[in-house]
Amino acid sequence: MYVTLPDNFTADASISVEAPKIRPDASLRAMRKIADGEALFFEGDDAAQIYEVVTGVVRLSRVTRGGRRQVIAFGFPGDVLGFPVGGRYHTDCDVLQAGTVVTYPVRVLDACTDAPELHRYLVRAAMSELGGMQDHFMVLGRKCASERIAAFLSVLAARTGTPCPEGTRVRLPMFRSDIADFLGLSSETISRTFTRLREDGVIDLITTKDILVRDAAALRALSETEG
Amino acid sequence: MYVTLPDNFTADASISVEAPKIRPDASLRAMRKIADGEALFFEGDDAAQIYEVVTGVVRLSRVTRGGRRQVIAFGFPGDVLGFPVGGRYHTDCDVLQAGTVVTYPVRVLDACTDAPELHRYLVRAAMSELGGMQDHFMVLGRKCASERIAAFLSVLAARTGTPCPEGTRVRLPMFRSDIADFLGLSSETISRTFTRLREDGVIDLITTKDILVRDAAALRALSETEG
DNA sequence: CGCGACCTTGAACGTGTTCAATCCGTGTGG
DNA sequence: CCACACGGATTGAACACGTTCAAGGTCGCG
Repeated sequence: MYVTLPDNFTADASISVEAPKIRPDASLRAMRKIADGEALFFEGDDAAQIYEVVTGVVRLSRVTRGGRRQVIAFGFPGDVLGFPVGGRYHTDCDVLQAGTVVTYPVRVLDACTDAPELHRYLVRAAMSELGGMQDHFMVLGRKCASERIAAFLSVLAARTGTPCPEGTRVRLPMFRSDIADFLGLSSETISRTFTRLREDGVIDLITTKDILVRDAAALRALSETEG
Repeated sequence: MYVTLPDNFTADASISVEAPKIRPDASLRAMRKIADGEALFFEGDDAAQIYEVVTGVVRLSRVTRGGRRQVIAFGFPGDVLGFPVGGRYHTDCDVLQAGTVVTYPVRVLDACTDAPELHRYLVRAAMSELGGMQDHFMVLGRKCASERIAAFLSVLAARTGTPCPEGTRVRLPMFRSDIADFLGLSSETISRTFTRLREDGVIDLITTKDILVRDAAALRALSETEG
């Protein structure tokens, strides 16, 4: 999942996790637990399986020779990841929050004879991925720091938040540096902007990894300053 | 095509246009001319066709409500684009340089019964697209202006350049502002950096849309300053 | 020849980074 | 149970990179 704010974003409900309910061909699905910190795969590995996150959270990232890191995406429940490029994984994948995944053999994506329904499902998931990545390009290319962070929190709240009387409770299972590397910023800027949002009454920092979104509308407005 | 520099970039040859030769099921392919400036589709349109650029160049872009634009990709010969997200196109697509495209009905991507070979071909193309976009995230998130521009020119030279005695001749069929919106920079920065590269003897500006890469190795080195 | 669109160049400004110090929370050992 | 230590988060101040705004310059086309 590319935690991004679609341009046509108007209400929380519009960020539906459109994960289709159909998960057919049970014989080709294998469920498996994933432990905190575990690496599911590395960039360059032969891609044997495609993963679907059921519970927990994973991180997709790439590191340059120079050591600079880019977090490509966070994988939340419902997200499908590990699509092969030329038969190989194209990113590293680590577990941020323990949970469970379902794995499908890559050949399902290649051949459509074995399990046509599942094949379709994975192709659709790949298309969604493409769309999500295109959204994220807007964030990386054309938004300022506060907009990026507001967009990030806004989507996270809509997708994974739990409503409560004062607003929406959101768990951040990643470090500040992960958010920074996802949004193309420094971790200091993430901290500073969080503080600012707290001072402005938009969010509350309950712990470093648990926030309360008090004013979702304000967050959404901040995610693209009119210009 | 996402004009990006893979991390494992070591030689020009490594940026192969891996466009498979197989373009089967001729009955489902329709060839068509595209004129300069023509819009092939807009964001939100019902996706009827998937396009493969044969000759010419197209531009995929998105515009925010605020008017900020992000060029998602440039489509060069061999690139497949127009993958639907939820049945709709997710970007605008305009022609930068007249040429020809092949179109495939989207249902080929949906159903794999009609034309299994072609279906596979398109799925592969989509996976390549995913990989290319991930590469571009590195550029947008973690490279400085000169690195972005060097990476851009480096890939362009490798993919579309024509060798000549003094180096590699590269045509830039887009405006400075397109390059800027693709790389998340301003057009002034593109200009300034081009000038700098010329002063350093790395490139030559023959016309504004035709450059000569004199020192491809230097360009490649500049695309990721060791750090 | 002249207009308009695009490109280039310059100077001032602003945003986000960098570097460094401090704070906080959690887990560990005394 | 408390002191300490460690990793991560926060805060501050100086700096740098790229943007913005504005003024020419150049190219292509009528």
